[in-house]
Amino acid sequence: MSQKITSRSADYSEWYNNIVEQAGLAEHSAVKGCMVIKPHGYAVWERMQRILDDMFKATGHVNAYFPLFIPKSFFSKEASHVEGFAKECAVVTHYRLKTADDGTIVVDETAKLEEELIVRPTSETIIWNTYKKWIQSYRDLPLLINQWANVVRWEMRTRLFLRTTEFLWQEGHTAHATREEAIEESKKMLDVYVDFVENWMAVPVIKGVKTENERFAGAVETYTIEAMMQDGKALQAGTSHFLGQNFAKAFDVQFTDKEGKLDYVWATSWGVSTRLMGALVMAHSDNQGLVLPPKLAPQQVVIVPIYKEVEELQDISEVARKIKQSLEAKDLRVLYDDSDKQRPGWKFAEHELKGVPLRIAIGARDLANGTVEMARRDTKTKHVVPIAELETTVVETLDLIQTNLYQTTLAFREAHTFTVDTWDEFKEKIEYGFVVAHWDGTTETELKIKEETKATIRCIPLENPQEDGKCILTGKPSKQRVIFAKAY
RNA sequence: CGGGGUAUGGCUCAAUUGGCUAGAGCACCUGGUUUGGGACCAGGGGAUUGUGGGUUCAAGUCCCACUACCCCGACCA
Repeated sequence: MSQKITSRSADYSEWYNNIVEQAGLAEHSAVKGCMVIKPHGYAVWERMQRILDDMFKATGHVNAYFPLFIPKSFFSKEASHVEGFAKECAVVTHYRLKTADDGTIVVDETAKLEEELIVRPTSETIIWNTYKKWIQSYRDLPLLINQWANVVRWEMRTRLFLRTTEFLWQEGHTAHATREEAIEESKKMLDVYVDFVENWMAVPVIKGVKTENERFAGAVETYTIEAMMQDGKALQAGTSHFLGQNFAKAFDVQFTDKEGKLDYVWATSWGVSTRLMGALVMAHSDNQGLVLPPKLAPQQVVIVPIYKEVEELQDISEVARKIKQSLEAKDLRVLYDDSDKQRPGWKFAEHELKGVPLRIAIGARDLANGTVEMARRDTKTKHVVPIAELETTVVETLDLIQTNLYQTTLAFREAHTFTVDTWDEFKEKIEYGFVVAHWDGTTETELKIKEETKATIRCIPLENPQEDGKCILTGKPSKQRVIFAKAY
């Protein structure tokens, strides 16, 4: 992994695509830029959804659903918002087809919409248009709502999970009586994302704020979590925005406070998407395929019987089913793969490709000894384990795998993060990972660095140590270091 | 929208200077032997070589146009 990002990026893409495809996560669809999420991929996404949803509920949020279509006039009410998204919007202009004289199906030009509908690239506008009706008084606040939805962004170039024309996500949209409370909310939800990505996905992230240039269109402040992929590139894993009163003003959402004074409400929005699936693949996979963290794996343990004759399978199955039961009693997700359509070696390889954290093989040899063979996906080590100790061993090993994945990913990031003080060193190290350097705080410098190196400021870390220094490019005074990287 | 590449059974690829009936592996079906790392043997089915045109006695192969996909850029909370 010491090769430069630039030289290995094509290979890395190929490697990534292979894993996504061979693990049965997703594939390109007939619709350009869109993907089909296959059953195994969707099973992982469903688990992510469930866990995140529980976290949102635990922090006081409720789910709701808003329309897929947004009238163009709503969309254009917030100036910087429309500017940020205008270039990537799918637009519905007609509502009917007809059969032409030559038998082909064509758009019925007489069925033109009076006002075009935008397929949502994000839902701030339609939601704030609705919130206007819901909020009158401080008693209606805070309003803490999340929606699970699909959105469409017509990007020029797409990659499975990381950037597709249509993608699945959740978007939280909250309204608050005070600025402080809204800022607190956006930081709180960022911490929820940190918790999820680090403790469930086993991917370490850096918390920070975006520079003005990288900020969400319409936000006052964008908080982000940034993760490092195995090619040294950064991936924005989640964002949480403090929207100030921008949308409240654009949609005229005012409330009466305790003193009877009228004021605009304060807003946040936050989201994570199926892009997290891409992060998961790129953070942990190896040349044998996907590696899933035990806490997210739809199947944490797979049991494979090894047998010659049917009678032998019956004996093995009896033991295997008992093991499955006892593990399931510990709330583990276990698959007993007793299909007779494939041989054991084939099953081993298949479950490895799919990322199942633990494999248990049981054959005649084990029946005689009262043991099983347990194989770890992350380290690819095998151990013979007495059945009597299996339950505890499995629980402990799954924990170990979860921790090991996080530690390995963290160690990789640390080994590919460089603190630099000269421009020459910057240009050299940026090809290998994250660079921590001083910056003069101007968008101009940021853009110049991007132009010369393709690297952007991923974030200004929260609780960043303050120190005097000189901007890596201009030499102007700087008070803190920021994180630069090439990004997905 | 630029630069590069690819297009041949379901998948991955082969086919000599243009030459005979377009081959192989994987997958699929049948039978048998197997089963502790993607089994083996025998047999079988499956292709208007991306589309359209041209050159030629003869085109998967050469020429032109078009289309689709992949990679690299441009673009991208």
